[in-house]
Amino acid sequence: MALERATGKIRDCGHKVTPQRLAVLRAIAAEQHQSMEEIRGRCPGVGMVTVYRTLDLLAELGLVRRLDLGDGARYELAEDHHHHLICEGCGSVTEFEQCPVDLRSLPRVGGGFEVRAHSLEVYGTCSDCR
Amino acid sequence: MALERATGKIRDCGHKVTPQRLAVLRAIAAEQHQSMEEIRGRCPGVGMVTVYRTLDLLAELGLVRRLDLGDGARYELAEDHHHHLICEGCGSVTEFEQCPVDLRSLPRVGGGFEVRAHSLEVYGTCSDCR
DNA sequence: CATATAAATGAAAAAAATTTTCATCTGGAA
DNA sequence: TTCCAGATGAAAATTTTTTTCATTTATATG
Repeated sequence: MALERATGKIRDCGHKVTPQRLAVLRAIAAEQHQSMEEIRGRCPGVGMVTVYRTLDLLAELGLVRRLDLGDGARYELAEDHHHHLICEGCGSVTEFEQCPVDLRSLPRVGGGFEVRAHSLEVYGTCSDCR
Repeated sequence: MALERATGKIRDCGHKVTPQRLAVLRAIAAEQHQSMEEIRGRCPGVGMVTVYRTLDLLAELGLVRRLDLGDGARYELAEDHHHHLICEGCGSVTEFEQCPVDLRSLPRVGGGFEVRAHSLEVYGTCSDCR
């Protein structure tokens, strides 16, 4: 389970595993690219400041990634790869699984850059908006 | 030139081409993924509110894209494709040209989604941070 | 070329988002 | 258990973004 990996990482890096941090982790794991508001809604008992701080910590540990695709800040589990479909008409963001990225074809991209993950955003118009 | 295409689009959509908008467009064109602060620095004569409104307009017209890769909101020309290398150590963002994405391999991604552009973020560790 | 007018601008104020401060509390090592 | 560095929460401060409204201006039209 991803939760155990996360709590292990937190402890390994000298931080405490608190109920608040667990609550935020569970909230994040519940759904990808949630807004601050959605995450907060999933941990009613946790103060706003703590949510901010926890997300900062998780991002620093490489467990969570913060990104804004035009509709405000959103957070997602920092999985190896991640693919979004973004409609420029209605702003909806959906995910897809099949990976159309082949980084092997990049000969020494960036001169010694060590790749760990990637995120692809495909922009266009969804079927509803056409 | 991209400026002419942009001003044409602005006029075509019933908006006015003002000196302020031209200044913001030139600022944006000067460099990719700039922060609000940097853009404002490049158009000293333009009020902050106008910069915000202009960026909103340009985003709405599909000329500019707003995105946040973890270090605050940034803006970039909405080119067809765009590839970033993001170091999780120091947060540096650099660009690369060669496109490792092949969307043809996605059979009808998202059921009728019409693709217009894409943006790829590759996360990892830069040579300096290793 | 003049002018009418809808749209655009800027300054100030308001609202929203995020961070800091500081007193209190607690996970987990010893 | 006890201890204490690290974590939390409430309030305040700061930063970022949006709204309001009086004034100005690009541009379509006569």
